[in-house]
Amino acid sequence: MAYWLMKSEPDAWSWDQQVKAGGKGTEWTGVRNFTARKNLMTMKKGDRGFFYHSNEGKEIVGIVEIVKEHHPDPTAGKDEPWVVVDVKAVEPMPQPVKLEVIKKEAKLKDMALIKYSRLSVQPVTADEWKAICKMGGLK
DNA sequence: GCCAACGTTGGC
DNA sequence: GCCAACGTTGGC
Repeated sequence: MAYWLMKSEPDAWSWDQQVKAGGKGTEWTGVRNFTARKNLMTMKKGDRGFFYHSNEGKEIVGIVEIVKEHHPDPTAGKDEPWVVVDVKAVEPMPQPVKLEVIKKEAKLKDMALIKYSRLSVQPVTADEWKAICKMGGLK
């Protein structure tokens, strides 16, 4: 299984909304960047991702699961190449993991979150995943 | 609210 | 195909 990190401004789409949307999941719309698109297209059903609040909060607040693989983004123009995946909330972080805390953690300094801070959909390694789950209070 | 980083666009 | 101009993201 692969791991990911997906960013959303809570003003636009927050973790609470994702939770309320329930187990069927929702389309992750609005990605307009080719690197992020490539990551969306690589995602498989059952992969997991961190849900990160950018701008407001700047912290990882929960875990989502990919419930449907990539298909065309309904919010994009007809001839545009943009895609979405469907994700559902799995569980919240008992303790949200702040960007500033991640930055301080030596073994996380190569995370895409830090190195490519503007990339909205990014891969996470298994080691990074484990470390952050632990920091967030998950086993 | 500012601005650095960086992706995209368009002229040549 | 290069690169300057421009727009956007996101941390501070």
